[in-house]
Amino acid sequence: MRATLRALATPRRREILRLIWRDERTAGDIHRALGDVTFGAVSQHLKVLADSGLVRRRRDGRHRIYEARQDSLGPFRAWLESSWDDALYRLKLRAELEDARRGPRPRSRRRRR
Amino acid sequence: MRATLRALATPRRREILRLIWRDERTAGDIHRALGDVTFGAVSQHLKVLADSGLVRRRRDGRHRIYEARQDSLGPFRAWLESSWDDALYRLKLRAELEDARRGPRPRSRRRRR
DNA sequence: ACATCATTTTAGTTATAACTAAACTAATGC
DNA sequence: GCATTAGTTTAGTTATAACTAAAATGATGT
Repeated sequence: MRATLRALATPRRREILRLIWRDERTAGDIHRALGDVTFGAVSQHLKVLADSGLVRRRRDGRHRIYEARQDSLGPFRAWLESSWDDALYRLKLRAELEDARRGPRPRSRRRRR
Repeated sequence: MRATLRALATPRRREILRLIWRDERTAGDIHRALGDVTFGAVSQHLKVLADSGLVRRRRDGRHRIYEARQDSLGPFRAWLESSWDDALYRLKLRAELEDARRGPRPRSRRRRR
């Protein structure tokens, strides 16, 4: 697949992938499940995942439904699933996200436009 | 392993990994084989690879010898090797590196110190 | 057409990553 | 100790990535 590794390299996208691993969900569902990130950011991550072929998307009225393409993951599939089986997964994820979230946090000021 | 995906996510580090896949090499060898990047940058990549457990390093006089730890790659091993079997690999790599190299290219000016 | 809801896209900010040049460290040989 | 060679680390630059807020798109319902 296209840029599989890049797409998988961030904890946020792996979290999203996990959310839609078994059951498909709408973009809004995913956004609500994540909780600490804007809708826009989620949509951008979904685009990256879709472009890399890791998720499939379809329209349903005014919703977009996302679903993981488990088959497209090849050897990574086992790796991902095993990481999720880990009882400590949630904890690890929290920590990793906390780290990553030293990213753009407090907003400074708005711009004209 | 620690941050396997992050370490593997860049073409440069995958290229390095490939160079030391079958036979170990010194840092200098790797640097010369790459050709278009400074020694410092190579050393930094080697550090990332070592920290993530993907390569093993040992001292030999004033040399440092690096060797891929194929076993540490788990499911990624097959993926990497298959990507290298591809006859188009070198070409793909070039293109990907060209892309990545829209990164820090022309130097601007030096700093005091 | 207009309002509303769901989502995507855009513009801008901050942190991070890949890099260069130069300083530093370490082993070897004189 | 000093010079040389090999490699690492540091400081600074540029590009990229993850994010926010707001604008834009698109489907549905009136």
